[in-house]
Amino acid sequence: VTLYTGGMTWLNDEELQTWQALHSVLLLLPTALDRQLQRDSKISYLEYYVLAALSERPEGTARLSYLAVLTNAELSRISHLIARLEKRGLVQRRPDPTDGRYTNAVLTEEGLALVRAAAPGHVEAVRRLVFDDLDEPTRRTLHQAMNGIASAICEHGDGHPPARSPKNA
Amino acid sequence: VTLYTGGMTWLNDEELQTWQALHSVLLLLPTALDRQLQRDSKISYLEYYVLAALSERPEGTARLSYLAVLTNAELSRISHLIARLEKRGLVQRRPDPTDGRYTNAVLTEEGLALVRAAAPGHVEAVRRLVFDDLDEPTRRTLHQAMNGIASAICEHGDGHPPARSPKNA
DNA sequence: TAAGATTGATATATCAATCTTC
DNA sequence: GAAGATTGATATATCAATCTTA
Repeated sequence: VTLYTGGMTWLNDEELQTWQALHSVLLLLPTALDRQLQRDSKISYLEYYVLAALSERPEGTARLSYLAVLTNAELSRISHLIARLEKRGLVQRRPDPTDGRYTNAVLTEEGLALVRAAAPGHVEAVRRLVFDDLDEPTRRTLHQAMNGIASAICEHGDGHPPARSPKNA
Repeated sequence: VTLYTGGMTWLNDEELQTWQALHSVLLLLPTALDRQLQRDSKISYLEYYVLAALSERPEGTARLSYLAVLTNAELSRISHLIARLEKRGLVQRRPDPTDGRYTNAVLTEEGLALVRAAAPGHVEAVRRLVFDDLDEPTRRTLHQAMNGIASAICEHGDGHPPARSPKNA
């Protein structure tokens, strides 16, 4: 496994190895978490986070746009996702009485029961896959590093655009 | 943003914050890299890695199963992916003359040209998003941490199954 | 039979356009 | 008009079943 730049190397050896390790985790970890949740609770990683986020909100309620920001997902993705969850009876859609432009997702009894049932297994997976083998100082540095990368992406990354309407194209 | 365990907390505060940061990167970084490549070279992150891996092999050739292991993807995913690349003239499929069970993917001239053109932009994105803001010791620790997580997943994670054929279900 | 690969159906994500309410 | 949301078309991923060759 080398750098994949077609021969040219703009990362030095140490950077390259670090990047390969990070790259592996990027591909492996979401898949592993998805599988655990899908197998044990029939929901995806992202669905779990949406349901769990709702479970911690007053009335089990949040706007779709809030959920989109929270999960770093596009609004359209959340809208489709909520539609699926609604079809399964786990959430309800309700226009915000205050301002009709917003749509609230509201957790149902079934939805709450599902998150509660799913949480222990998920947290255990996170602990097992991420934390169990990391010592204190490594964790602290990991935290820093991740924050650094996250903010680099926010600053000059090609994140999804802030939901524009083009109107003329 | 809290732990999303429906009230119960099995991660302490420090772990929780670390997990949130990692979680963000898991969602943001692949998307950012995908976008850069898609915008500048019309290929996905995974497609890039497959083409680039081929570009570094003798004859630009590798077995599909090798590519699957290399990219941590399921074989079926690679097969579909190679089919798409083949349709675009970037690779060719060729049964292994040595052992007909294997299929080789062979990089074409066009494929090689595309990787070469795409590489600088991709490497620059990796540098900008991952490395520019990390100092030496942080990188070293990041490397360790990622290796730890990757091996934890390999050992007791729910990775994709090693390609069984059920035959009776 | 087993390993590698392919295929087709289904699920989910992405993109662009549109719709609604303020 | 602008922000939030929805929709439908397309792209890609996942899953289970099948096919091929050794």
